[in-house]
Amino acid sequence: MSPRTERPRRKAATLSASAPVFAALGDATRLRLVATLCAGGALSIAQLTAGTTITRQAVTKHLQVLADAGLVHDLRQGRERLWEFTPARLDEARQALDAISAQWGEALVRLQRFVES
Amino acid sequence: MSPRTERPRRKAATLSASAPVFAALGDATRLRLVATLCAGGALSIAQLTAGTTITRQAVTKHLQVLADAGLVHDLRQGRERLWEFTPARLDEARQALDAISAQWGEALVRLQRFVES
DNA sequence: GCAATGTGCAGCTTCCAGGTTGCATGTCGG
DNA sequence: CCGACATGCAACCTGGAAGCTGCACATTGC
Repeated sequence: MSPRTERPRRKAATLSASAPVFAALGDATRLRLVATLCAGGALSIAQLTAGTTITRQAVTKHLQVLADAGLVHDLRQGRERLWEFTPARLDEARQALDAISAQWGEALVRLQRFVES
Repeated sequence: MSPRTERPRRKAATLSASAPVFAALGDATRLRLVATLCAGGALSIAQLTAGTTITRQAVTKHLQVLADAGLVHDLRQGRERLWEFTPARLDEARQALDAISAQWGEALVRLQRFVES
C-alpha cells in the first residue's frame, strides 16, 4: 500500500545498501575477478589464481569479499570449488547509479526554473 | 582500425579506470555526500557537516577522496568552499557496469549454444 | 593404499583509511 | 581594526584490509 510514499525511502535504502557492493568493486583485483567470472563462467580458485601474481589464499579472500557483497557465489564440485558471477546485486548497484544521475538531472531542471523566475 | 579487435581492450581499460570511482563510492558516508550534493547543488563544508555525526575535518577528507576520483569539484567563493557534483565519472562507472552485465548476457548465450550443440 | 591435486584454516605482518584534536590562516561585517 | 565564522594543516590514534607462510584436510586416480 501507498507505493507513492514508499518510493523515496526505497531509493535511499537502495543507495546505502549498495555501498558494500561498490566497496567490493573498488579493488582492482576484485574488479578483475568479477570481469573474468563474467566472461568465463564458473572457474575454480586455482584457475582464477593462475592469471594473477598474488597467492591462492589472497584470491580466496577476495572471492569471500565478493560473495559477502552478493556479487558471486560458489558451487562445490568434488574437491574443487567453482565460483560464478551473480548479476542481481550488480544490477541493483547500476540502478542506484541511475537514480543518482536522474536526481542530478532533476536538480538541474529545478535550478534552471529558479534562475528563470 | 579493426574496431572489432579494439573494442574489448577499450572495455578493459574503462573497467580498471573505474576501480577508484567504485572505491570512492564504497564508503557509506561518501555515498551519502554524493547523494546530498546531487540533490542540493553546491554546498559548503559546514553545510555538509551539519547533517552528520562526524567532524568537519573528516568530511573534508571524504570530499578530497571524492574529488580525487573525479566525482565532485570545489568552487572557492570568498571564505567558503562550495562543492558540487561532477556527473562525468559516475556515468563512466555506470557504463562499466553496463559492459559487465552485457558481457554476462553474452556468456549465457554462448553457454546455451554450447549446451545445445 | 598412496601420491598428487585442490582447498580450508590459523596466525602473523604491514600499511592505510577513517577519525579526532589542536592550532594557524583567511575573510566578512561592523 | 576586531571579533566571528569558515576553512586549512599537521600530528596522532586505531581498526581493519591485503598479503604471506605453514600446515591440515578432502578428493581423485592409479
